[in-house]
Amino acid sequence: MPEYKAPRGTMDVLPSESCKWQYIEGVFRDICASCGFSEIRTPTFEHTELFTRNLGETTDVVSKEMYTFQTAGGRSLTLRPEGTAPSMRAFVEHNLGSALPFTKMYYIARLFRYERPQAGRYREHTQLGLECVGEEAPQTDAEIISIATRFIETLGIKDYRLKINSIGCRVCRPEYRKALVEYASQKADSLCSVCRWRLENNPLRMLDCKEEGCRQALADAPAISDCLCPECRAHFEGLKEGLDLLGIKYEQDKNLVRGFDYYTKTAFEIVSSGLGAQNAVGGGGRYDDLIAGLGHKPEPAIGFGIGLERLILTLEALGIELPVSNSPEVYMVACGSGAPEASLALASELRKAGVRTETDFTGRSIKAQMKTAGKLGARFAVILGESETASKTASVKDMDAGTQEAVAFPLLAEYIKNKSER
RNA sequence: GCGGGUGUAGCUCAGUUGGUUAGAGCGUCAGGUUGUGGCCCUGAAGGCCAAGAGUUCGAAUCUCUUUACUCGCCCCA
Repeated sequence: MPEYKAPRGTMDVLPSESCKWQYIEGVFRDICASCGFSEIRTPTFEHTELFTRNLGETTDVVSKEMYTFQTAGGRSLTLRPEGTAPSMRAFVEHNLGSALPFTKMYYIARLFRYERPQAGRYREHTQLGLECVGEEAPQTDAEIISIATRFIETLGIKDYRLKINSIGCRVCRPEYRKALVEYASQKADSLCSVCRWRLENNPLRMLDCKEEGCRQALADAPAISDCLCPECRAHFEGLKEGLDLLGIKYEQDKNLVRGFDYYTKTAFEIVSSGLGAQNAVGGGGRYDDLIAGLGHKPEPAIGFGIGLERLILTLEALGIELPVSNSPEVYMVACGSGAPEASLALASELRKAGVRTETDFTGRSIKAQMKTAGKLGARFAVILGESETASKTASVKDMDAGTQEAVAFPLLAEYIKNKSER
């Protein structure tokens, strides 16, 4: 047994796996760029108050899942548990809104939450997210959602569901909240203990309680979508119209509420099979009051986050192969005196010419080296034995065809380039 | 924070009602006559059976504790 293990809830991305991560991140970056989003990179930790004041004191994340620590100077810092508040902190701090009427940014960030690890749930995980500040039109919401769905479809996931809801704004939500509390209070006896606490502190969260008793008790509770103010109602209708226009299928889920208090109006989630209990691969929503809460002039904004680890689990569960490979084009087989030196020099030339080349200085037999070349899926094996080294002519074997040709050292790079382009 | 499951070679797992030198497949390494991968064959290396305590003549196997991992509740990505 290894003496040291990665801490609970963390994972190593091994060399054989990292190409998947890079590919997915690349697809995300390309799509973001095509939509006018630029990357923002914020610190791994922030002042604790950024999260406690803006995510909601009663949320699980703030109340019990944050990695908070004291600096030597006595300040309280917290490893970021989500990406939106830090991005908006940066937006406000650098007054990004002054340059253009809207600000579009994306991030690939590792987030930290002290939770019990489980399938698809880690203490450190990666989110691919983006934020759009400055636009309040429902078309923006539809566009943001379409970026998320286009992204996961590009990866090959067709089997997903998009759930949407509107959770109102500061005008209509208090009224809805009152109506919900009134309704639920009559059924308080059949609610679970957590929901009885929520009834007092965060009633909307009762809606997505999984307890059967609570579900039944609240099955006929007033739905927030029926209690929206005219503005929110129009916005929600505009969103659905926009999604229809884009041909994006969605289902309205009146019980969809999100885990942070800053959300307003649009809330959405993308769920997929193959993830067990953690079936949300991504989610997001509008947060029109967050920026004002950070001391800036009010700005409407919307964003989403997608869990990279969950995405990979989903791809695996669905049997989707990504177009990635670690295979070299050329495997240099070096055997005999003078061969390692020749291999070293030739590989350098090949690499400068843009050929992905692997060297083998193990000194094993040609047979053994060929075996490795085959296993790595090399397109060509360049064999440097005694005679090749002496005559300065490599034997180049096409691994698929099984054919072999003699190529003078100075012509090797060009030969490989010509061959591999076809 | 609360439940359930599982820890045997690098990986996936067998190990019969407790019985002597701990097994397979895959992988690794080396061979199957001159210097050539995939298929096949042979051989080798590699395990304090998670850790500790207990029961027993005897424990990988039974009991307890610890620990790690894992799945679910909760929450979220």
